[in-house]
Amino acid sequence: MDKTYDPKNFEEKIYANWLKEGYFASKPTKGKQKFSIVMPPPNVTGKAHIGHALDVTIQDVLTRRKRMQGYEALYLPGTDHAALATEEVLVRRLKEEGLDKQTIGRKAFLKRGEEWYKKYRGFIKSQFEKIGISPDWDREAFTMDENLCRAVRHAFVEYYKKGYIYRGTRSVNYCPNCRTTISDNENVYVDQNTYLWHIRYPFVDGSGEVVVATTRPETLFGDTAVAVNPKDKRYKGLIGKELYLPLTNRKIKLVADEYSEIGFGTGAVKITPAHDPNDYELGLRHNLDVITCIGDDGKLTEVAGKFAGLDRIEARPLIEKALKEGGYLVKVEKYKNKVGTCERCGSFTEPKISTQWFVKMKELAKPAINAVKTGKVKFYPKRYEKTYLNWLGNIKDWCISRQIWLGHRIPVFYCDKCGAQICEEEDPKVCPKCGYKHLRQDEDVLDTWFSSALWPFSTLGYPKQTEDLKYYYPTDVLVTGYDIITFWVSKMVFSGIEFMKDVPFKDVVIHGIVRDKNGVKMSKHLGNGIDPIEMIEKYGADALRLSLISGMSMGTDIKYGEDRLKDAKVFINKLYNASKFVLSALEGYKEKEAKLGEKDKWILFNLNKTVKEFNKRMDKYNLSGALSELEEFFVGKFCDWYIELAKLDLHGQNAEAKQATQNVLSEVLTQSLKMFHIFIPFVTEEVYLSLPKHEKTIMRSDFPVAKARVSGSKQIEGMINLVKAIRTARAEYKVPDNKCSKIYVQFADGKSHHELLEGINKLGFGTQTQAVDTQPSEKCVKAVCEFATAFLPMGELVDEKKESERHEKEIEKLKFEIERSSKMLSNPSFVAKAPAKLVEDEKEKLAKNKKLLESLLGE
RNA sequence: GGAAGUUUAGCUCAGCUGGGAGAGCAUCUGCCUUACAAGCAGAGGGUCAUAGGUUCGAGCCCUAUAACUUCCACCA
Repeated sequence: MDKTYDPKNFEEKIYANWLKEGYFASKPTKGKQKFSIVMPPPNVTGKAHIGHALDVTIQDVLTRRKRMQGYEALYLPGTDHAALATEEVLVRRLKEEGLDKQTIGRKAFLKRGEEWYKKYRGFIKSQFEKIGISPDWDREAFTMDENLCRAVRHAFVEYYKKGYIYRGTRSVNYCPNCRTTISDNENVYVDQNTYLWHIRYPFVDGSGEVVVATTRPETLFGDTAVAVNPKDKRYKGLIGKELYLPLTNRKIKLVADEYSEIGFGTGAVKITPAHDPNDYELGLRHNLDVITCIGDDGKLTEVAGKFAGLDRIEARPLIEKALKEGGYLVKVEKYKNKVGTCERCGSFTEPKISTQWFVKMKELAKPAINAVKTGKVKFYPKRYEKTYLNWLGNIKDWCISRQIWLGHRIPVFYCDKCGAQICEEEDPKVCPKCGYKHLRQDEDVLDTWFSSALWPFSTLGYPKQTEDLKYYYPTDVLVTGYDIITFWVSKMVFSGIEFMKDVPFKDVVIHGIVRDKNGVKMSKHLGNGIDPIEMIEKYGADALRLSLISGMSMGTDIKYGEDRLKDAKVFINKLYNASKFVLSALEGYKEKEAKLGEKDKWILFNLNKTVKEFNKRMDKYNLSGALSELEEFFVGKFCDWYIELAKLDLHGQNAEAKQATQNVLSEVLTQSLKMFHIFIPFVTEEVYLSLPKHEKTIMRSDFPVAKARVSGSKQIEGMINLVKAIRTARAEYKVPDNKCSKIYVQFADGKSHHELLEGINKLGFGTQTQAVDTQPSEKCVKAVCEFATAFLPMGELVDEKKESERHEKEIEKLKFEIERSSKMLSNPSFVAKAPAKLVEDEKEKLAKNKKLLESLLGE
């Protein structure tokens, strides 16, 4: 091992070795219990961000532990084709070349897609490798791989044949700038200060008018009705009458529908089915025409008359002017609302009615809801079950078609001769009905989530019933962020149940989002992101992983800054140095049984307690809790006390004590390293392989298991308390640590505890420590604890006034404690209702304190 | 509009089934003690958001309020 901790010296080397030795590989093994976990596939051409780092680190931590616990552990990696994002990049590049999709055609475009994927595939993998995760890379899957395409096709056809898939119309969000439909969650609503235009629609028979309020006067040309609430008295008897549409001579009807709110504006709303989802629905109810007045290019269509060809946004003021001149504009008032914008380009999106493919959800959702309600699938933390259940409970049909080229093309073929629709596992060559040879495939591709939904089984060979599928499915745990519970988790559950007849995973572990240190979401736009790869360069992969896990609370967002990495590295440095000490202590070490001393029993007891608590917390997916428990043990017990005490025996004359100490140092470090390994795999392997006694890798060694009974040491506990009291007393007297004194110890049990004196002397800054029966005659500073009293003869330094003050303070404190206990115990309700153990403890405490007080008062 | 979460030390957060308020960082003091100055030893620092309630006992349970955050839906 090197003198100082520098992750650059070994992280890469160790990872390469793990790969070479095939330690990450997993295959179905008879008689061995399996553990399987799939990696949520990141975008194949993407760059790993800190959120990925958190996600895969958690997965890796869980996998490494299970693997060491003897499970046949599979961590299955893979990537997603992220059609929308990739297509966007490709289109942009085409544009740079002065080309566009249409010109080069679908085939050529897809070829470019393939090349793109090929070129960048492996990019994200290399970044994940730096993080040190241990997936079986040989199984790396990609949603566009042949076998996964097969799975998608199979699933689609099955849905189709069972009647789950249908075509229907729906209002989708369309970005006129990107020229594509975008999904609901890419449509971000932003607040906007705008106006509410009140426009007069005159009755055809000249009997008056209806005033409507709108935020979008430019959609007027698409109006096919005006709606009022049937209960609205103002419009009683007017329903069904015809109105002139301003600026045109088109006639539209006044209809009654619950949709219009009596209280809003004038209570009358113009209905534009082609450009508003609610209006569209209303239009269906009232059988209204759909007139498109804004084209895909965002420009007004010919129905807008002289405004045709103008961009919808530019047209607005001109239309306002025309309305005003025509006497149609009643008033304009300020108004705040939200408008949809395109997440990518920021331009205003337009609702667009179009034909899409859907999956019927009602029936599929039912078993998925049940799976969670009955506990077949459990969420950690549990509250996220609500997100899941609420969403599935109010589910709408799933729109699975996307109007782009990249991705899984919808496997439906049309016969233009006889109108047949064909959907089979293999592409049809001729129409099965009429034999027509020129079949036309649907232009759309599937929503990326359609293939992701199959991920836990498509990656294992589905639709073939492979050995892998039988062995590893269902997977054990899914780790992902709360932001995709509805998009992804729920879809995997109903897909798994539908196609595999079983849930895809048993536990769902939800983590939060990594934000910057001010709690702001990291984004390219703000430039507040932290690049995990850069951080690895700077602090090492172990520090990155540790910084993400420590202080993380499952399901809650993490505020993350570089400070965390510094802290993490400092801790690892401590671990490294302690290890270095142990290694030096083990030079020439031969394993041999030896009788344990008090300190040895004490640390082994605490180690065992830690193992127990660690595993308990890990089983509940409380990773940071397990980690902090371990850190506290390692630093607070092992480094601060055991190692310091060990030095005495290592340099002492007692060969047996030395042997025992070496045994214990080796044991405690090894067990600690194994627990730390799952979080910080590199440094632990580096140290582990340097130990005198080790296997060929820590990652395939046995994970610590808590023993049922290990005896502790009351003496060491007492000694620690005494040493702390001595140190505090010295500090109160402002004695610098380099000034030592004699120490006299009077033990409360009257014994002399020879074996503890050396330790007290070393840790209590003593020159010489001896046990006494009575208080020495010299002037002394006193350090008191339950276990013993220490007298520090510090001559001139001893201030009698101060001593008596300290004495008083001590007495006061005890009196207070005694009073508190007595009060509690004299309360009959407490004694009657509190648990017996608690009452007993309180009695014991009272007795102890009384005794201590007596001895103090006696002086 | 519906739902969820958060509120504990200067900062970041733990706090189990209700039973004496904790850690790390930061601050202050002392110490280069042979694993570690990226360290060691010690100290200061809290009306557990507010107001009620339940209980022998509340940071934890109940009710209301406030502030912040997020998700879902979305009003012309």
